[in-house]
Formats: sequence, C-alpha cells, structure tokens
Amino acid sequence: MAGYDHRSIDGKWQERWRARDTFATPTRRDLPKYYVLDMFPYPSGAGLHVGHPKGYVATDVVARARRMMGYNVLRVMGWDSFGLPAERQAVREGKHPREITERNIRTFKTQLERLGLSYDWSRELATSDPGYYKWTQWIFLKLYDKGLAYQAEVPVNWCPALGTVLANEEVQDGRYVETGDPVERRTMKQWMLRITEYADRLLDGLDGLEWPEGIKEMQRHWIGRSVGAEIRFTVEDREREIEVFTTRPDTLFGATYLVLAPEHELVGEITSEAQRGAVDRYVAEALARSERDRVSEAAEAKKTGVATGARAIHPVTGESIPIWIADYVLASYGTGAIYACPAHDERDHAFAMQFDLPIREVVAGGDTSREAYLGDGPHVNSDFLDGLYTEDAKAKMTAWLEERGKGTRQVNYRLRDWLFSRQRYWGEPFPILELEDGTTKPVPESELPVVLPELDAYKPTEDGRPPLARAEDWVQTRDPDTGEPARRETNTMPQWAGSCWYYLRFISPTDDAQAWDPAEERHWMPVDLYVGGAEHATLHLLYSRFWHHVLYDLGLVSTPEPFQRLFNQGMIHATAYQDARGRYYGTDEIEERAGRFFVAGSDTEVSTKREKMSKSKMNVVNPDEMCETYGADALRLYELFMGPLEEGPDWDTSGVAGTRRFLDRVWRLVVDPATGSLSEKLTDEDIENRELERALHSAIKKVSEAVETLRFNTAISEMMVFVNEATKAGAIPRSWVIALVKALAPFAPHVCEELWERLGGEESLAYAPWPAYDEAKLARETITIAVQVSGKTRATIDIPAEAGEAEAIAAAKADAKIASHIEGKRLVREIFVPGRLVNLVAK
RNA sequence: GGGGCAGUGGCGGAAUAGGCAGACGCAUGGGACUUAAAAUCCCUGGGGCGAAAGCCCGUGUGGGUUCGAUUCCCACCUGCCCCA
Repeated sequence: MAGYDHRSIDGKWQERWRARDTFATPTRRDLPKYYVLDMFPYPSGAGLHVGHPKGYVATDVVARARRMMGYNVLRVMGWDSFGLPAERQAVREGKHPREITERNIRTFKTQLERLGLSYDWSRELATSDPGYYKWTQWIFLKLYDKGLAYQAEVPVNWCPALGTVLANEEVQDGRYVETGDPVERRTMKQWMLRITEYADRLLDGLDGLEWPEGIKEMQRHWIGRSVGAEIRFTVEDREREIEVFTTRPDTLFGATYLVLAPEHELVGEITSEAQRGAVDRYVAEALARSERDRVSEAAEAKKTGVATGARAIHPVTGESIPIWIADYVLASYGTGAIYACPAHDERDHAFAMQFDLPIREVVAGGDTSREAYLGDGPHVNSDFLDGLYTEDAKAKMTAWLEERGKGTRQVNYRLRDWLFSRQRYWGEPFPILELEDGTTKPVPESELPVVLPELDAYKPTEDGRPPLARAEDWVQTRDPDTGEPARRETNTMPQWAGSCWYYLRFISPTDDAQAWDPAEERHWMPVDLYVGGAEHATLHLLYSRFWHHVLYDLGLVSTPEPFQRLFNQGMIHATAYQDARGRYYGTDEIEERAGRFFVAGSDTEVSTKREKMSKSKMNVVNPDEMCETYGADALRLYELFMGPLEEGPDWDTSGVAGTRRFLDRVWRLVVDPATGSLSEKLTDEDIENRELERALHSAIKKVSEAVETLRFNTAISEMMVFVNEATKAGAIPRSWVIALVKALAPFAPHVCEELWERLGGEESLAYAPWPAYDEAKLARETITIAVQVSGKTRATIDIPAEAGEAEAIAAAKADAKIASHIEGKRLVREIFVPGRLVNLVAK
C-alpha cells in the first residue's frame, strides 16, 4: 500500500468527532469570536454535485484554522426549505411537501457529512420547521407594527395556469420561464414591505462593509438613488396639474413637449375627442408589452407614441407645449410623466426626430440637430441660467421653482417596495386575521406560530384563491381577543422571508422563548465572513440587510449590518453535450469520433459547451463518488486547489487524483509503506537543511495568510513544494512534519488527524495550536539574480543576499557571458534592483 | 445599448508599488524498479533554428511610455457577469 486507506480513516475520524462532540460551539467567552457562515442551501431533489461544496470547504478551512488559532468559532448549517420546487415535486409524487423536504434534507446532510465539514450539527435549522417560522412570523409582526408591512392593489405577474403571482425574474417574454405558461399583468391586493423607507440607510451602510466592490455597486445601482426635482405643469384649459420628475431640472428651458406613460391616470381625462381613438388603441397595445420589453430597447431605437391633443403650460416660460403618450415612459418610475428635452436626452431626441417635434438647445457644446448632447457646458437659451454649468444651473432652477411653488427638490429611487405575498402552499402563513368589518389585525405573539394547515391538494381553488383557502376549518377562526369570527390570511410569504434572518437563529436555534438570546447575539454578531454565490448580490443580501436594519432600530440586534465581510465563490463548470433539438446528454452517453462528438451508437451529433455544473445540463459529478474513490480529503483539497475561490474553472476528476497523490506523499513522510510503522526518516535530532526549513516556513506563512485572504490555491502549492523537497531529503525532523500536518489539517482533516495520532498527538488536532512561522527562516544567504544587458536577460548570478549595488554590479560584469555581451560597448547606465536583477545598458 | 471583470503552454492556473514569464497540479513523452502490470521514483515538458553552446520569437491584436511591460496608457477583437 503506497498510500493511506481513506475508506477506514474518513469514517473513523468522522465518527470520533461525532462521539466526542468535537465541533460543539464553545461556551467560554474569554476568546475572540469568529462567525463564519455559508449561504444555506435550498435542499433540492437533485442532491449535491461537486460544485456545491466549494464554498463550504473554503469556510471549513477558515473555521478549522481559526479554532487552532484560538478563536471561538460559530460554524453552522441549515436549510432554506420552503419553496415552490418541493410543492411541485409533492404534486408529482402525491406526497406532502414536508415529506419531500425532509427526504431531500436527509440526502443533502448525508452528502455534506461525508466531506468532514466541521459544522455544529446541534444547531441545524430548517426554515419550514414551525419552531423556526414562528419567529419569521414574529419578525413580520414587528414590521407590521412599525408600519412597514401594508396591503396594496398592485400590478403583478399573474400566471393563470399556476394560479400564482410570479416574480419579475421568473417571467420572460410574457411567459413563465420554467413551464412556458402565459403570464398576464393583473392588479391584485398584495402584501408589501416598505423597503423604500430604508433606501438611504441601505445605501449608506454599504460603505463600511468588506464586500466585493462589484456587489456593492450592484446594490447601489439596484437602489438607484437619484436627486432631481419634481416639477408641476398645468394642463391648458383644465384645473389639472401634471407632476414630472427629472434629474436634469437645468434643462427645463429645453422642454418642448410632455410625455405621459400610457397608464398615467390623467390620460383618459385630458385626451381630446379627435385623438381618443388613436390614444385608446395605443394604450391597449402598450399594456400588452411587459415593462422589461419596453425599457430594453436601445435609446436611439424607433419610438412609438401618440399625441393626446391636450397641451400644457411651461411653468417658467408660460409657453404652450403638446402632451404626448409613449411607452418609453414607465408608470412605475418617478411620477409616470416626464418633460421631454430632446436636445439633451437620447430617447427624447429619437422621439422628437420621429414625430418632428422641436429641439431646443440649452447646453452649448454639441450639435443637437444631429444627436442629443449629454455633456456639460454653459447654458444658453435659458434666461436666468445662461452661462451657468449643469451643477449650478440645477441648483438655481430648483430654488427658483421652490420659491414660486412650482416644484420641489426630490430624491427618487429605482428600488420599489417589496411584493411580499405568494399564492402558494409551502411557505410561512401570515400571522394576520381579517375581521368581519374588513379590517386586518395581527395574531397575538402568544398565538404564534400560525401553523400551516394539512392539505391534500396544493393547487389554487377553482375560483382562483390561494391553496390555503382550501383549509376552510383553518381559515374560519375567531379573534382571540374578542371571540368574534375572523378569517385567516391565505397568502404565504415568499422564499426570501426565511433566509432573511437565519444567521440570527443559529445563535439560539433551540430557544422556544425568544428568537435569539440578546447576550449571545452581542457575542457573535456580526457575521465575520459570509460565503456564497454572487447570484444573491441584490435580492437576498438586500432583503436581509433591510430586515436587520429594522431589527437594529427596534433595539433587537446590536449591529446595524449583519454581514461584515462577504465573499463570492465561483461556480464550477463542466462540458455539457447537447443535440440539435436542445436535449442534453451525460458524458457516459457520448462517444468521440474523429474529433466530433456523437450520442453513443448513433449518428446524432452533439455540440459541446462549457456550462455551469447542473443536473439539468447533465454535466454533474457526484461528490459521493469522489469520496469513495479518492477520499474526502483529496476532494476537499482539489476544490480549493483548482483555482482562486472566486473563479469558476472546469472540473477535472484527474485533478482529484493529483491531490490524492500529494496526500499519499504526505502520508509516506510519516508512515513507512513497507512496514506500516513510523518512517525511519523522522528524527528528533537537529538537521541542517536550510532550503527544506525555508520551504516549511514559507508554506506555513502562505497558509496562515490564506485564512485571511482566502487564496488557498497558492497556499496548497506551497505545501506541495515542501512535501516534494521533504520526500527527497534523507532525514526530516519530526517537529517539521508535525508543523506541516497542523498546517494541512484544515484542508485534509481526516488524514491529518490520523497522522497526528500516529505521531503521538493526543485527542484531536482540531484545537492543537496553530504552527508559527519565523521570518528569519525565510531569508536566504545566497540569492540568484538575473543579469540583463540592455533589458535582455543574459545570465543569472549567485550573490550574497545582503550584497549592495556595487558588489552586485561587479559580480555581473565578472560573469563570462555578460562580459562577452558588453565587450566593445559603452555602458550608459547600470541599474540594480535589490534581490531581483542587474541591468547593464550598453551601446 | 450601458457598466464591470477577464483573455498567459495541450489543460487548470502562478508571477503585477513594472524587474529571470509559465510556480504547483493535470495531461504527454522517456527512463528506473517489476516475470508483467499497478503503484512509486527520476528526467522531459511554449514555439522555431541548432550536434551543442547558444540565438530568435512568445502572456488576445495593433500602437505608446520605459533601461526593462503579462503588469501602466490608448485603440480594437473575443468571452463571461451585471444592468437596461
């Protein structure tokens, strides 16, 4: 046996950790804390593939290393277990969603356990557990009490086939992306959360966070704060005003017409009789198009629109200008109306050209007859703004409007309030009662949780009410305060709800009396490191920050922000094979012939494409098989060795064989493969091997830094360098090998525990002190530097590390090769870069 | 359409306050050991010319700055992500 037997060792140590409760969260409070968190998964029926554990392995390395460094570590895992897929699977299999969910969780957990991840499983939680969602409902009541939850008639994406509202991202080209069922816009009464009230706080809070700059930028853009003015135009011959929002009040003198969104409430009222037919037709057409389609057109694309026949009074000049409707103006942004300044806005310019409307330049610097000029410049044709540049002109115009009551400074957001209800079964019921007089009333805290009723069908009712309406006995209840009849709310919360606060529940997961213990919360929060996919950049991370800010305002948590540091791991890719009809095939169904790929035993040619690993693309690799063949440690190591954590490289199973070979080499440093006892090479005597010792300290340093920087791939290669050299060495001090085993332990805990035990270590090395490195041992006495002649490297020379400029240049000139290159030439410059090179510039 | 990130051997990737391009691993080829294989160990490992020493070219393309550019600047091409 040239290596170790992972089949017995993996199981042995996983069993010991379990039996000894090795990863129980520490209760002592005199150590610095470290809360490292994975974005918890939705337990789908497909199980894990090797792409999933990448982030979990990274956080496990951090958690294990931090424990050895003397930190109190909180390391936990749970399940985002409410959601539509389980409900659909339940319908297909004729089972209860709870049953499906529990089965999927068992599969996920078994798979994760095989990887030896150091979770404190006693803190496991699931958002669909009544003991958990009791507190989700409790937080909803806090939002409700604070006036942040309200019901409103809002336009939604309604899918008649599914009988539910869909999120914007689930709809494309008027169809549900998964089933292709048509989706229509419909106005319905929905629960909304007033996230817009926190827009500024969510924006400002980003500044202090250690998040990838790109993610912060995405959140800023999503919130989309813009400062401008709301300006009131009077409709000619009517007692009506139209409010428009603009970020460029400085261009008001360039306004030559108004545009209303087709849905604008005044459209019907102000349209002239002559235009009514055209307007009605246009409005009907516009409503059929999705908002996404309407805004996705290029700014200079052909515009459509219709004049209403009405006119408005320019608030500054008193001029009469026409009012149009056009679908490039959205009802949901600003006031649903704009004034058009075609000289300085691309869309307005395209529109004005299309319908031959006047273009009036008010900012000098471009040729506005040809295209909109968006740059800055002195204002012209603008009366009291003439000569001013944009910034000053904006301020002056806004002040002018405010003084005369014709407008106000206004901050506008792209962010909308959060549509918070779904017409589904498998979600949190709202703790809300509807009384006979039509008013709503929260369920008292003492009555929580409002438990999901048992149902045997999960579709909406025949008349289109949500599935919970089927539970008549549950819906019909009584107001616990008055005993009067009441009806329960039959909508459920969206999947985002449970994931908004799970990191807090991990602090006190089994507490029945409170959502979390305040003293514990003060100890553990904020999350020090949060690792997960970038696909949650806006929604999940914005929603949970919103809830957390509210909880902070209520004095329920001690920090305004939940996640101090965020890191996005990349998604692993693999080759996917797809035929002309779009069907995917697994690797085992494909054969290669003459450089082309075919479905095995057929003439069906398939194309190859690099895709994110996914069950639906048939390109997954199962981690269980990797653990079976190569062991959990080799898999863990490869997940991190394959590239930087944020990248998404292609999976290559032979790479796992490579990391396994490395682990076998480590094993053989300690264990003699012939005898099975400790290697004869290990010695307790001092050894003079500066290079090997240097490699050891360099590896320890690199790994120590990686715990902070998360650059694991280069840290692993540094350990490989040491092991390669140690393998060649005749004898190695036992203490050096012990230091390596400790540094490698967070990556490959099973084999390292076993080696540690054989080397005489006691209990577990999970809490063994982290090895120190010595900068002095990293220094070299003699270094090799490059010698260039006119910028081209011609030789390398060995010089003492502390050699100065004169010494180095003299040594360079003394080199025979260099001498031949500079012979007969004049040296015009001599450059010395300490530790790097000498460059002799010769002519 | 806008913004961001990236492009390095057959492959994943290393190296940027500008300083020996290709660490480490995979795949490849050769050798040792072996009856043989597996495993292990050693060597090779961007391209071209050359017997060799060595020389020339080479980090998407084209320019620029510099003694010196994978790294900085400009333009372009390609890919991915986000937004629209």
